[in-house]
Amino acid sequence: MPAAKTALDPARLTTAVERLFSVLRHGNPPNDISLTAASTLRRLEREGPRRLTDLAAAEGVTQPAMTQLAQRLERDGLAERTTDATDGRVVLVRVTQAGRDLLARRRTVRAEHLAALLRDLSAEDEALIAAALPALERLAP
Amino acid sequence: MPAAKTALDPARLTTAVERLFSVLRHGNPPNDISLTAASTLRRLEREGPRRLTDLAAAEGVTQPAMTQLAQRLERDGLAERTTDATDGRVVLVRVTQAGRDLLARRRTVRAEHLAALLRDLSAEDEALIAAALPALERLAP
DNA sequence: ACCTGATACATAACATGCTTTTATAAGTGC
DNA sequence: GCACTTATAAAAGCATGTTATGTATCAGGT
Repeated sequence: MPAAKTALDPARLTTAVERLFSVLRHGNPPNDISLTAASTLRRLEREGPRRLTDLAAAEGVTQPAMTQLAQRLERDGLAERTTDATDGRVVLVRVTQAGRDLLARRRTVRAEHLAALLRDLSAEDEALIAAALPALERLAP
Repeated sequence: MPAAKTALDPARLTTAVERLFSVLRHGNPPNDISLTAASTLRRLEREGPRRLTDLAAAEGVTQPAMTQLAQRLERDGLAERTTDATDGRVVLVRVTQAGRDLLARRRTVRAEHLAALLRDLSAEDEALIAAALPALERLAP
């Protein structure tokens, strides 16, 4: 009997995620982009060009909000909007190299911040977290 | 071979936490309080009454912003401002019972939302996350 | 070819929350 | 009294979201 399966307490995990998020967020570069902006850029990097409405639905914001976000991203050079050859109505949003660079910089800064936190953590704890990481990624795909 | 110890990729963990947080956040009730407001309330609940400048520094916002936030929290009955007996300049902010109740409601909602996500996760993944939970809590104390 | 309705996006008007900046007032400690 | 600290206040601006409405394009039937 390989141990009573440890039940995962959702409330506890929720609190832990909230706390972690707060801590990690403060390790962000100054003048950082918004949550939605970052999430959208990451999605564009991961999945390639997407339509506005797709993005809005995926990010859980309204279509006008995504239109405005795309305009800001374009203004800041982080994304481009192009038209779809097969449908004149749609706007395809694509991350630019500057956008990729920004994401890379963010990752570097946060990695350093987290690395500092990890120095106070035991190797066992770090290994446990590393082992759970793929599962966490599957939890919020 | 018990596996080369998997190094924990800080960028991946940060991204996973951000995504999880986003998912949990979208399960929030409408008219939810701001990120900073929630984080501040949680801090007050966890650490007891704090002064304004402390809170501003801890939350990474400016002092005028924290003054405004405290006023909103007070207006909404979620926190109180009291004076410090030993220093007449100081304002101590304290969470009220209504504030605690709000936090509790938020946690309930999020926990339910998370529980729904967990139903789509394999038992193995859930066990991995459960095993890592104490480590995560130590990471963001 | 032409209407019709659906679809994709933009725009307008508004609310919140945060930032800076600047000024003010009040308490503390020497 | 003076310098410093703590907090408040108010103005101007930006970011981010909402709802409601407009506009352009497409797809299909006649």
